[in-house]
Amino acid sequence: MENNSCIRQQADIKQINRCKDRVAELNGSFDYLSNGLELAGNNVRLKILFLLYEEKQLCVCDLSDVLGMTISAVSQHLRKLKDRKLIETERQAQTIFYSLTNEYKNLLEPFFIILDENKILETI
Amino acid sequence: MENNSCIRQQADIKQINRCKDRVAELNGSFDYLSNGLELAGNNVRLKILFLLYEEKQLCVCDLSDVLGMTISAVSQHLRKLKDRKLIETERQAQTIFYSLTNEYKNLLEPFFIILDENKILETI
DNA sequence: ATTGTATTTTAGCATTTGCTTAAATAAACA
DNA sequence: TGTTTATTTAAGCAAATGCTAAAATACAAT
Repeated sequence: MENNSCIRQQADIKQINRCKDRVAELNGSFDYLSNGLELAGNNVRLKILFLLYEEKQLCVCDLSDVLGMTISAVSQHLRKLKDRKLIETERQAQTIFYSLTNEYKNLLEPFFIILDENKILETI
Repeated sequence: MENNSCIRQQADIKQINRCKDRVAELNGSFDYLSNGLELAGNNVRLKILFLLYEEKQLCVCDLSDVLGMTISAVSQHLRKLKDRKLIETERQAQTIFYSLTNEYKNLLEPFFIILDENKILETI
């Protein structure tokens, strides 16, 4: 981009530089966080993550049944969540059970708690 | 979808029904939450939201400068955030300042705090 | 070995996203 | 009034998303 931004006129240069430093400093955290939020931001996947939080573990077909979606469609969401380390698998005979990884369980817990208490629509 | 899901064999029907009830009960909250997370899940927008959290208010060109992006590109992100009520505007002379709405400031605060403390990469 | 059960993977497709470039508003000021 | 400053909007496009339908694995049980 050309640097003809309007900023040059009467911007708070100190503020701008403070922001730039902050963004540079926290860059890794932004990546990590948006990795998680991008996936949690999908309505279906948010439900999957929440259900795994509440039930500890579920298989594709459980989720397919609960969500009223094709097993294939759910499986593709699970794959995405697994690829990006939000969930992990454990095989029990023919069934593959999915569960939240500890990292993301902790990260998303504030939301799950709000959801659990169904407080969202009142607290705002 | 046809209901030929594998579920019928040895699934925990009680569990499935509990999950179904939960999803139905919390449906509005899921919508509200994924509306916010979908937007916060974009790397650029997460930075915008965080910067607004820290600096209280910023204009497009500030953000354009900080993020090293076109004013137009930033403006389009801001529009999206505003349309979905994550942020609001206040005009001061020629400059339009953006700030977080209270609702979403509260909702996203747990993340901002973690980011602020730059704890993400250690706490997991 | 063969069949059944549980699940993933692939290909295809319509829709959405995020950017660029260029044109259009909106208010301030000379 | 016209010009400058700050910002948005529109058109276009490549890439990503989320689904369906069909084919492919993987393991269990007979």
